[in-house]
Amino acid sequence: MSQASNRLEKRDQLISTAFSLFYRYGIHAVGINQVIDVAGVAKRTLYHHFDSKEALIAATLVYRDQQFRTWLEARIEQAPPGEGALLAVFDALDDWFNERDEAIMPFHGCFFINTCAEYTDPQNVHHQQCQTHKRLVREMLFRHAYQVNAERADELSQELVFLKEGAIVQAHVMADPQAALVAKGMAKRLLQSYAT
Amino acid sequence: MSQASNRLEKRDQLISTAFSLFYRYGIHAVGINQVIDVAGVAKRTLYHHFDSKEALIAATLVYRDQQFRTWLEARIEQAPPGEGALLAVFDALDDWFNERDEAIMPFHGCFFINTCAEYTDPQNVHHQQCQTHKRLVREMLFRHAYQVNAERADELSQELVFLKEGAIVQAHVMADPQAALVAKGMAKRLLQSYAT
DNA sequence: ACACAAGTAGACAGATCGGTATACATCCAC
DNA sequence: GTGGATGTATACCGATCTGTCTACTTGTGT
Repeated sequence: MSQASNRLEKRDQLISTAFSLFYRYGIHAVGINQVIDVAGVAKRTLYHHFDSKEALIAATLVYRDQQFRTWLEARIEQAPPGEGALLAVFDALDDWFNERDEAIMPFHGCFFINTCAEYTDPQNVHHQQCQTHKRLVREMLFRHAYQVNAERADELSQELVFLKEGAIVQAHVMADPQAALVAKGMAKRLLQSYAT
Repeated sequence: MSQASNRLEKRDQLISTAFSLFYRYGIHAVGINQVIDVAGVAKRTLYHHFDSKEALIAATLVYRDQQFRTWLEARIEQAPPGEGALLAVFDALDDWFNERDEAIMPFHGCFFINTCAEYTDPQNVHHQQCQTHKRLVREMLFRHAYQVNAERADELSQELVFLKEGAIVQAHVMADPQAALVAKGMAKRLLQSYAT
């Protein structure tokens, strides 16, 4: 094992461990000692890679943003372009909620919604990272909405975002395994009304 | 000041103070000492009324559930029955998000969604209190949806819940003041498709 | 060969956590 | 008028928090 790969490994171990714990138990509920114990890494090593817990939090948000969008993008591109792609979003959500896709397991709600719940002030640096993530996902939907209805792609992607967020909350809070399918039904009718 | 009224006052002061702090900063981020300092009450008094922080959390959830549903019910009943009542929900949300209604100010997202973000396990006792709240709100919508389309009131109220949750998340995470109006537009089209 | 970057274990600091204990004041009901 | 419920203030408990520190090991590049 080379030094360089070890360096990256430890850093990534810390981020992925921190993410898993933060995601499951919430950020404030998880201490630095718990992170290093689970990651199997010395405290000194954590503070070598990150200035503070805040920096580690920021890194987990970047990590999850990348992971989530990569996953969703891949799921969407397996579907036919346009309407098919947009409906594929809800099939992807369905697999996420019901933990049928290893790439995105487990499901404990949206990490970014959850983080905003702990940092409610929109000026907070972590809250703003969450806004950035949501903006990037919206842009992804926009690109596909543009194929369906170029003129009204902004509206359409916005409304699909509402259905997506509603589904995530319903799936998590109510532990409703059907949430994505209900949202998909709504999306189908929405897409009909946008069909050119 | 009588003993009885004092008794209730202190207990209620603690609950309403705890709610405000939990709502703004998150539950895990707020300590018992902060609650008693802001409430202006001795620690002994808190532990006289509540066995533990957990018990105080449970009480704030009951308090907010009551407050929120009373508020929403009142807002809905000012509108004409049926479709008007259901659309009034989104006008109410609009006032909530933009802090135009003193009875429900301030806005930091949905306390119950936020609480589920800190207690992600659906088996957790606080998470289940949140489910109960959401179920009761859904029942409120169901009663009015029943006036619009008795046969499909279940579906309709379910879909309106999705729009409501989507709007709350969008308003909070993205600090989007328009969220309720977007959802209202979607609800209007939804109601058209359910019109008998 | 040696300097340096990255790692280890673990003690420690100072603050804060939830919760308990002590000692005393107030007020109402019986 | 006394007992019990409710309140005050404050000290204290053991645990845990984030973050620092010492002392040592390991592997790489020059």
